[in-house]
Amino acid sequence: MGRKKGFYTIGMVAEILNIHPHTLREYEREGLIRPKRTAGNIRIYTDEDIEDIKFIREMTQELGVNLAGVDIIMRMKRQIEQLHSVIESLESTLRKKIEEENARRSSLVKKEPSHIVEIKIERDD
DNA sequence: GTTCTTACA
DNA sequence: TGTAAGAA
Repeated sequence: MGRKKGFYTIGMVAEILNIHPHTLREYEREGLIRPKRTAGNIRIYTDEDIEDIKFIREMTQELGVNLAGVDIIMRMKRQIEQLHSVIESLESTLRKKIEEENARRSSLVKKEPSHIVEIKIERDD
């Protein structure tokens, strides 16, 4: 089997995590993981996939969550990560805007106060 | 020999 | 989840 670093067949993953290949296929069937496939339709798992599988095991074994629940939790987890990056983006742009505004204000030239004067207008009607 | 799909306890 | 059959 042509082995490369960071990529594993279902048998390798099963041995590493001490679980049955069938269980891994079941996780995929439930939509929790999406391992790549070779041209020969063989599943290829990445380190990221393995981390996800570890998370799935924690949720199911230690917390008693079923696969459907884990699916929802993982979706939420990823969504939170997305929102977090959006917040960071907004924070940086806002910070930049504030700095720009402060720079603009401090560069303004101070001006003498103007006076209000009374004027008379003559009209011939 | 390994993996895939499907099926069943 | 574990096991197994049959095909690839």
